Amino acid sequence: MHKKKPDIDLVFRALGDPTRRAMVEKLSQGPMSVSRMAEPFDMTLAAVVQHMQVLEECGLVQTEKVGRVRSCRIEPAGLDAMEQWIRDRRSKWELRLDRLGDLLAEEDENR
Amino acid sequence: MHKKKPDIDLVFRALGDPTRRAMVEKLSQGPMSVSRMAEPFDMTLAAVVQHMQVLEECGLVQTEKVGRVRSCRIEPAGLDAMEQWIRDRRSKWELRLDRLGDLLAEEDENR
DNA sequence: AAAATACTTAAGTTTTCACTTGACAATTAA
DNA sequence: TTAATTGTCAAGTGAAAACTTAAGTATTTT
Repeated sequence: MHKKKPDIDLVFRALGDPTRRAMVEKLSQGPMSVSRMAEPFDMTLAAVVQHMQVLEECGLVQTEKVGRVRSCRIEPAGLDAMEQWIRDRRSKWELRLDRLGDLLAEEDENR
Repeated sequence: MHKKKPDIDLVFRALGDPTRRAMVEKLSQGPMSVSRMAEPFDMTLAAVVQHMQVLEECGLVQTEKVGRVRSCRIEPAGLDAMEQWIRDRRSKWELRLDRLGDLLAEEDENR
């Protein structure tokens, strides 16, 4: 049960798929088994398992098998990394606007 | 020049591709032309244009053609929607942990 | 006017991805 | 012990996505 360090590239790719996003939504209700996860989806269990593997490999989900049932739960660190990426972009962008604002202000003074 | 309301589904899908994510990173430095955008990438201009179209259709980027050059700039509203999604998941997840904490605390009292 | 620039468009190719099928293994229930 | 449940694995299918090629348009430069 080694926690995977979330890989931002894989996280973005994983959440690019609407089914996997829905799975994360479902899992944020609480941990559940693979077959319970599969219930609302119109696809085979095998397909759901494959999606779960993608989610696990990118570090968004952790699973543990007890007896014949595999329990899945959300691992929030992955989402953290993603949010951080967004914030970084935004702050860079805002910083640039600030500098632009300063320039305009200077121009204003020089009128 | 109608602003596209960012579609969360399209935004996630668009940023699932590492090239497009790199493009958004580049654009957060400031607006630039299509061919300038293309510089760091090892692909044809046509491919870059196609990526830009995806970014524009999902509302992450806006473009405007002046003369023969098309200028691209980031549209932060798209990222906002994405960040909101993440926050919603997380708050749901945290709320559940809180309730779980309460339950454990109650059990503690009853010992 | 001619050449270079900065795209644009359409069509084709290649690769990736989601999903299924079917056979199998392990665990639990009857 | 037999049957049902819960998942696992490997291989294959089909469609979407990324990317290229090639020819064309509009604009700017020389």
